[in-house]
Amino acid sequence: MEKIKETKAQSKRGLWKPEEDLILKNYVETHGEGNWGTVSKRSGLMRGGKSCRLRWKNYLRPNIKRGGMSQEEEDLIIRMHKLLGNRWSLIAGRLPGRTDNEVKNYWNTHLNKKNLLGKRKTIDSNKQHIDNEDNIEKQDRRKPSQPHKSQSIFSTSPERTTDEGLMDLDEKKQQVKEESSFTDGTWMEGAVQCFNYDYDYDIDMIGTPLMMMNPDYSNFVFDEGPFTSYMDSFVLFEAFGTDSDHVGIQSFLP
DNA sequence: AAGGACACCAACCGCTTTCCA
DNA sequence: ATGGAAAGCGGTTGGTGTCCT
Repeated sequence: MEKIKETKAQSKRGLWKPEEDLILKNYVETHGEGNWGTVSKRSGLMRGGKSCRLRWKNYLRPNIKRGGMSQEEEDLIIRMHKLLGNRWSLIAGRLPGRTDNEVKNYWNTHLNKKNLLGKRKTIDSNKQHIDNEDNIEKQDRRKPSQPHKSQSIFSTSPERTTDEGLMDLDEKKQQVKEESSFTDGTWMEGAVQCFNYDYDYDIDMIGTPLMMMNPDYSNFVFDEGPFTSYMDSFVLFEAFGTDSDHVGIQSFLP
C-alpha cells in the first residue's frame, strides 16, 4: 500500500508535453511495446506505466487518425453502438486509426445527446428530455454550421403503448423493424457490413429475438449474452425458436 | 472587456481479465 | 491451482478553449 502511494506520488500527471511524447515514442520504437511499468524508469519519464501505455495507444502509435470523424465513421459508430452498446474497443476496432477513447468521447459529446433527444418520453425522463432539447438548442446557437446529421435515426420511434403485450407477432415485427431502421431505410445492414459479412438476414432470424430480449428499449444492447464475446471474430449468429416468449440466440464460431 | 456557462477531449481511476511463473 | 503483474476496458474528471451575456 505504501509502495502504491509512493509510486503515485512520484508519477507525473496531466497533459503530455511534446518532449515527453518524443521520449516515449523513441523508447517504444527502440524497445517495442509492453512492460509499461519499466518504461518510465528506463526512459526517464516520470510517468506511470498506465499513463505511458495509454499515451502510446491513443496518440503515439503509428497510423493513429486524428481530426474529426467523417460521415461514414459517424454512421458506423451509430450502427455499431446500436448493435453492441458501450463496447468501445470493439467499435473502435472497426474504425481504422481510431481508438476506443476517441470513439467513446465522440459518442458522449456528439452522438449521445442526439440519441437522448430522440428517446421516447417517460414520466421520469420527461425533464431530462426537455433538458437535452435545451442543450441541443444551446449547442445550435453556438455552432450553427454543424447540423445534426443523424438526428432522424433516433427521432422516429413512436410512443410505445402499454397494451403492447396484446400486439400480435406480425404487428410487433413491423414495429421492431420501423424502430430499428436507419436513415437510409436499411435494417441491421450496417451491422452486418461491419463484420465484412454478406448475409441475407431477415427479421425473423436476427431482429425479432434481439429486440424481444430488451423490448422496452429501441436502442437495444446485448445484455450479458455469451455470444457477445465472440463478436469480433464473429461469423454467424442465428436465432432459434419462434415462440415469442422463449427465443434465444445461438452463436456459431469459425 | 470580463466573467460565466458550456462543449470538448485528454487523461485518470478503478475494476476486470489475461498471462505467467 | 494460485497469486501477482500486466494489460484491457468503460466510466469519470478536470483543463482548456469558445461562445454568450
